[in-house]
Amino acid sequence: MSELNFFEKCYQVAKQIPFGRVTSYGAIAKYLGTARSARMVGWAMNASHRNKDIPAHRVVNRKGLLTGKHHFQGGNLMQQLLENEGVFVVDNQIQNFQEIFWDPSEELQRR
DNA sequence: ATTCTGACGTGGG
DNA sequence: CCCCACGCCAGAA
Repeated sequence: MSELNFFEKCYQVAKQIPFGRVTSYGAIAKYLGTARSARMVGWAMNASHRNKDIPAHRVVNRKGLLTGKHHFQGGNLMQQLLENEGVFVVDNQIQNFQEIFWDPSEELQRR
């Protein structure tokens, strides 16, 4: 229930991001109810890489920019993963970001 | 306990 | 469109 830690909540939402779709930290934060703490989502994602298999590459900032790319292995692993899903990325910027954007608060019903 | 940081967001200029 | 400053809160040192 709501007893889940903030980190686990972020993981639950991230796992439900559809293939080829992306979302923003703020969208997840808003869905979790901590809209003012969008940063915390990113922080949780940082820890996710060592906890469970979380598609953190599908989570970007509101600009659709791969801000966390630097935290992935190599230098462009995040972009590679996105392109592998059919997401076009140029200069760390998702092209059709608004089109493939997936808002948990809108498309995903409660959890 | 205090202090700083950070994969962000919003607002104002 | 871009750039700057502030808020926000959990975790690490």
